[in-house]
Amino acid sequence: MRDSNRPSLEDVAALAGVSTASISRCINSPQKVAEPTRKRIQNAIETLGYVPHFGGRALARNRTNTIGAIIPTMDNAMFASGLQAFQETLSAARVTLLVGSSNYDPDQEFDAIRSLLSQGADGLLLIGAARPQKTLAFLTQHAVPHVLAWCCPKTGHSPSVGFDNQKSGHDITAHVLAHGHRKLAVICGLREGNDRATARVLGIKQAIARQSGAQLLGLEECKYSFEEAGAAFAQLLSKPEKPSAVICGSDVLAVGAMLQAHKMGLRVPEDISITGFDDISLARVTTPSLTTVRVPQHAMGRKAAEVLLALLNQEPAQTLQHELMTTIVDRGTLARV
Amino acid sequence: MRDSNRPSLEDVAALAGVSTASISRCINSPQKVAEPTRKRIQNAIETLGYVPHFGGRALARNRTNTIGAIIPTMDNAMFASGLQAFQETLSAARVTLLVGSSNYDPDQEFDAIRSLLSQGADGLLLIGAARPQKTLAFLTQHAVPHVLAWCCPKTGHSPSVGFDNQKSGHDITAHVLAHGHRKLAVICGLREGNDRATARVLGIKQAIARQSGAQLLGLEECKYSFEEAGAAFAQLLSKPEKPSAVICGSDVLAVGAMLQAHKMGLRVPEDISITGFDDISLARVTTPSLTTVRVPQHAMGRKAAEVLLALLNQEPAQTLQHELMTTIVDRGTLARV
DNA sequence: TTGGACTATGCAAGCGCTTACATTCATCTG
DNA sequence: CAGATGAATGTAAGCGCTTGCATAGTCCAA
Repeated sequence: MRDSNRPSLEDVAALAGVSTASISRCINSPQKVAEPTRKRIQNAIETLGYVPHFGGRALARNRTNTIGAIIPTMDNAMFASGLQAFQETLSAARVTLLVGSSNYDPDQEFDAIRSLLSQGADGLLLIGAARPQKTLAFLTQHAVPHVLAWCCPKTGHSPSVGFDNQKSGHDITAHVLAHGHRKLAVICGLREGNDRATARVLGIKQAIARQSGAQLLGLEECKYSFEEAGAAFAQLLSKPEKPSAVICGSDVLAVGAMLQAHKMGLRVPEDISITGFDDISLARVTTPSLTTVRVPQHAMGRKAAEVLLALLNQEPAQTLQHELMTTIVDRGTLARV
Repeated sequence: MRDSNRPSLEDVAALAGVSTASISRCINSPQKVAEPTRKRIQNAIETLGYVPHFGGRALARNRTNTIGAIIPTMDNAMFASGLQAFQETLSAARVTLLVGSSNYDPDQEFDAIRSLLSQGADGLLLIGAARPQKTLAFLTQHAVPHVLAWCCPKTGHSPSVGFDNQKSGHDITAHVLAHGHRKLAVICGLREGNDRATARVLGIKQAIARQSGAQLLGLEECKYSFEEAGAAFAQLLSKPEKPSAVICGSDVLAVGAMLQAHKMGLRVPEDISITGFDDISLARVTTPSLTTVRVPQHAMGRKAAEVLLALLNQEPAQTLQHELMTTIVDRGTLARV
């Protein structure tokens, strides 16, 4: 927004009959300015409609009060409400949110990181822990304050706010096994570069390995869309030996599978059980509604913002890794066999 | 406080053995720099991991290459995919997205506008056309480049990219009427300050008025949540005279209504028909899936970004109002009577 | 009265970048 | 071959703001 007649500090100073320094002080630390002067300055600001120039301020202060978030996508609801909570918390602290998306692509993420930083982001919210060496080196080299969300890395020293994907994957699988299922199949997102998906599958496999008699009949990777998940489901059921339960790495996948099951004339859960992950609003809406893993998105978004703000204010951090708990939400897509 | 190890233009210049001006040129208009020099500079940039300082650039250029979007909420998926498309398009043009949310509250929207502008946003994306005089005056006074989305105002001279909410409301209602329904009820979002919701209801009422024998038995306003919509639905059906179809101003509302219908033992659409609006992913997932109005969110987001970018580049605009078409998606929640 | 302590304000040096203008040098033209 | 031309690069003046330090004014204790 460029007005060639946009008033500057100097204009205000002239009007109020003081120096620019006083104006600046009046804006940033009013108690340093005597009452009558302050009044005069405020008047001048008012009449000129003065608004500090962002660039000037950012340059002088070397800080923008802006935080960037890079999420895989806003297209599905997987991150939306976490992001909303994140934004609300920042906003309350007078910090603005910059958004970038990566499309689950490490290169795009790297670009987004550079881009947001070059846009002056003071800090960053990143999803997950796994990223190429190049990206990690960049973050280290530039000493970028950041927090990781949706994960809970045991290693590395980035602050994080999230949950244990592997444990949650294990839990839901154990839950399925406890319902008597022994022939399982899995649909998960593309695991390359996606540590959450990878960890969830790891947990699933682990739980299966621990249960004698249980077997993993098949595993399909696909993008987070109903269509691809449906195709993956069909693929899993095309084999001679059919699973009795399909564990999905995300609600979107699970719903895609359910839709496909319906098309194929299979009843859920009578003919086949399906479980999800995330507990986004979709999960409550299907018939039957989806048995899934509840991820505390809202709390995670808020906490991530708090941690990041504390980091920027150099507040001593007691904890580096904030682990939130997931819970299993038992609804209607898991049968007892 | 200075970030002492952040490389500046000067550092790069020293390493590459050229002046800062050349570096700047190399970054901003590479064709002005000879091939070998360019190579050398790029090397230097690479090895130092140089990233231009946002404040310095913004100050010198008086432009931030940042655009703000203020949307009611990201919590439900209503705006998510439009926002995603908006962001992608901006990103391709090397412009970054700032996000604010209004919670459907004009005062919060006003704050967000001020906040994003003071954060240096070059332009703004706003949802809907209705806003308080105060806000409009502010936009005018500061000559803020902006585009309105999700609406298609016949009056006013803000550029817009959207669709005719009233017409779409009319269309879906006419569609319901054409299925033989005569006793209708409506669930819509809180209309105060929400011109989209208001216009949709207007269209609905208009269509009903045009059909002899048709009557509107009730109208409930509520927030966009399953719970409130469910309560609204229950309320509508508690009256002695029951509607045969409930037209909802949003898929979220429609799904809330369906959930409630299910609880009440009503079959959709045999006992009662329900229609939605927006066609977010929820709509394909319910059983039966939702008959609704498809809003071209993705196209709208992309187009809005294009229009805004053109505006900022002072490109002459041929059209001010970009109207996109909605279509009715016939699925399973509308019965013939 | 006087010096010290304190407060309110001004002065001016940057912060890192862009860009108009100046300079250099190779290449061409008549 | 002198002079004109133009491409490549350098020089340096800001852009608007913050802030360390200097200065002026006020008050009080000795």
